[in-house]
Amino acid sequence: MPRPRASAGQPPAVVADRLHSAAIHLLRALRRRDVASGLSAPRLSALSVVVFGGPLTLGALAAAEQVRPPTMTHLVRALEGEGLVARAADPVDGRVVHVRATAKGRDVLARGRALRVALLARALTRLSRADRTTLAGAAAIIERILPGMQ
Amino acid sequence: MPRPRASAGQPPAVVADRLHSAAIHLLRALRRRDVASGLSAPRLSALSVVVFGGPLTLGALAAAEQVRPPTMTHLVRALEGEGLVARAADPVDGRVVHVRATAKGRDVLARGRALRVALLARALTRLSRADRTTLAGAAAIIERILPGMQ
DNA sequence: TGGTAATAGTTAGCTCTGCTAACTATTATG
DNA sequence: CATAATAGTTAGCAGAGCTAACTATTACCA
Repeated sequence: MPRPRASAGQPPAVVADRLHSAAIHLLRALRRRDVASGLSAPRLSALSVVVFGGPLTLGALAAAEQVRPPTMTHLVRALEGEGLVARAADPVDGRVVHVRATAKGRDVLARGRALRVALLARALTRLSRADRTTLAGAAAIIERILPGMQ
Repeated sequence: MPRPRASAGQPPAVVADRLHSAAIHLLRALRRRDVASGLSAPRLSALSVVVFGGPLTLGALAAAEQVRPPTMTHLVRALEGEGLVARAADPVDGRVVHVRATAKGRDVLARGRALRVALLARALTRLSRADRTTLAGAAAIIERILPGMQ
């Protein structure tokens, strides 16, 4: 990728390219900590949604995590197998499955997520407050524009 | 995750957590475009390093991409199979394998990468220049701190 | 009311990515 | 020259994600 002049406005394509690379590399670096927390990135992410998003259907969870239902079935089964979430049948609609977090799930999320981001958090500690603000702002912008990207 | 007051300095753990989520969701959103470009994220990323980082050994490529040698062997084989990179034996050291991009590789990178980030780039187009600057800055910060994170 | 259509999940089967362990081949070293 | 170190590869595994096809349930409507 050609480097634009620092003073120039960043062309969207260049910014997109760099964000993309940064996201790939960031996740690869963090993935190593999965072993420590015992949860992979997708599982941790799904568990997080369940814990903070309250009980929700499998389909809603799949939509929130932007994966297909079969993928979420698989993830939920794994989480259920570890006792981190529980299924519950809908009292009215027999097709629907509700997923809720268990106490253990909330516990593991807190620990695992902390472990997982600890490495990154430690690195961030060494940054200036301005840099941290930039990163936080970027994360917010990304989450804001993602829904409209489909 | 608790939301800190907007005016407060962002605690590293919170920023780390948000960055993590944003990276996961961003990549999931972009992955859909892989089909369009014909290259997956890891292949595109590796090809990018080869194209812009000149010929380099398989080991160096693995290190640059932060994966283990067997993983890179596999990626290179796939890229080689599509005629995007080529292997070359080292004239002096018989153990070493040099990987270089082919003309087709450079071509496909330009097109594929463009396609892949086009969706994101289009979304970025709708942002303010300030937001784009924030994102570009964040990407730079991330790439800067990653090597020290091991 | 009863048959068809739509919806929610699951199962089956595939690809890709990534790992570790174990191996080969080559080079360096004591 | 024998041994150790290095560079890659092979083998075999698990996880994540997909599509297609299936089951079970609910909704609709003629």
